[in-house]
Amino acid sequence: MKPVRTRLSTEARQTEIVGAVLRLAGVRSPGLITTSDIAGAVGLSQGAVFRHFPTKDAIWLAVMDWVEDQLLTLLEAAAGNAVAPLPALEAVFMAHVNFVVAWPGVPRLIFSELQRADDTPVKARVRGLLKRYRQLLMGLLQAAARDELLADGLDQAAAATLFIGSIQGLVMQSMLAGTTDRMVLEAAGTFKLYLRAIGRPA
Amino acid sequence: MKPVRTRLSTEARQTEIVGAVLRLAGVRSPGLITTSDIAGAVGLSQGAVFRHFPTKDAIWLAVMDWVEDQLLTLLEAAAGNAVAPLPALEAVFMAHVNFVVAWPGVPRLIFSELQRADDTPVKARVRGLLKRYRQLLMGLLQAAARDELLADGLDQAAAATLFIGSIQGLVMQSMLAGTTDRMVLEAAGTFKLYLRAIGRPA
DNA sequence: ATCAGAAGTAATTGATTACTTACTTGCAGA
DNA sequence: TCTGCAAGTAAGTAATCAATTACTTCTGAT
Repeated sequence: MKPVRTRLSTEARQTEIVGAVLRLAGVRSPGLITTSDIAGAVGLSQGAVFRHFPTKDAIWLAVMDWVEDQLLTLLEAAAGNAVAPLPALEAVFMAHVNFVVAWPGVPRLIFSELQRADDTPVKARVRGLLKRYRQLLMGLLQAAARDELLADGLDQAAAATLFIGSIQGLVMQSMLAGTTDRMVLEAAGTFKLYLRAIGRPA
Repeated sequence: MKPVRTRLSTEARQTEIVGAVLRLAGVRSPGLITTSDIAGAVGLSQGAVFRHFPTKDAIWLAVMDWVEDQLLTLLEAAAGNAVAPLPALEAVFMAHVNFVVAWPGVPRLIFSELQRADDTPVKARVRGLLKRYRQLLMGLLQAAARDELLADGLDQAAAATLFIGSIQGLVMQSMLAGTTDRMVLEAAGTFKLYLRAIGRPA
């Protein structure tokens, strides 16, 4: 029998803690997650959490770093692998939805942080993430416009907002249903609608 | 000079308190609003709040009652005054956006409550509100389908989700901008996109 | 004008939370 | 094999919060 390693390096624990927060955020309000919850989820005492992060905020910052890195890498890869702007948008949409299904806590963390009145470093990180996301979308929309794939006079900013809103709507539906089971299925239908909203009429 | 009335009836205070919560939710995370905040906003001591509501949860319940009553009355009126299904959808959309501009705390309260893991009475109230909202939308969509105003084979459930998501997207944008100033303007553009998504191609 | 009851306060309570401290122990490198 | 240090614990601390309590005061109906 392999001996159960009781101690891990700070680096390994940080990764565990970030994962635990993501998992916890999937099933409860991010604002209600305590350091005790986190400690329990990784099998440590509450105080031990602070051996690996100086403050709770630092944990959230690390989580957002992970999200920005993972999500945007994924989305940019999805966009890059596509052969044309509209399939790229679809690939980004589905990649995002799949990411949300895998990590349902992520949109809740983002929304939760955006709601804050004060401008914390964490909130700034979230804003940066959404800015990069929007730029990715705007780039694809402009490419589509160059290829004359979009409706004449399309409001591209509104199109980007609607893109994100579409996913947000699916998130709300999954929160109402209490499960993300139908999300991928519904996402396909939603994206079809989105395409008709922005695409050149046939 | 009119004497400043120092005491008010419980009924009047309840109304004040509900209003204060709505205002506070417009500028900070609903989950972080304390009974002290509320007391300060209406000019009472913290303990006095509990002369008018038995618990904090009872306050949130009263707030959601107000929201359900105001919002749905408004939306149903907007729908009822319209001459046809698609103008009715537009009227509902704009009425909702105007309501959000007037009460930016409302979507945040709703989302905040939906995130809860446990099924509190407050959360149940929110679910009921959204269910009624969805039924209103589905009714209008079905009427539009009867009049052959919608795209063939339109996924009406997805169309309802997209409707709510569109507004949610606008809310996110306003949270990023820190103001609802441009919301009504952007809403018009967003609804144009939505109409193209669901409407019969010309 | 009176006064009972409702509306208010200030102080307190017990629970919870992020974070600290004093101490213990597993383990990698010599 | 030994040992310094990082990783861990358990118990605490100060702050914050919802709710309670003992007491005071305004006010409307008689």
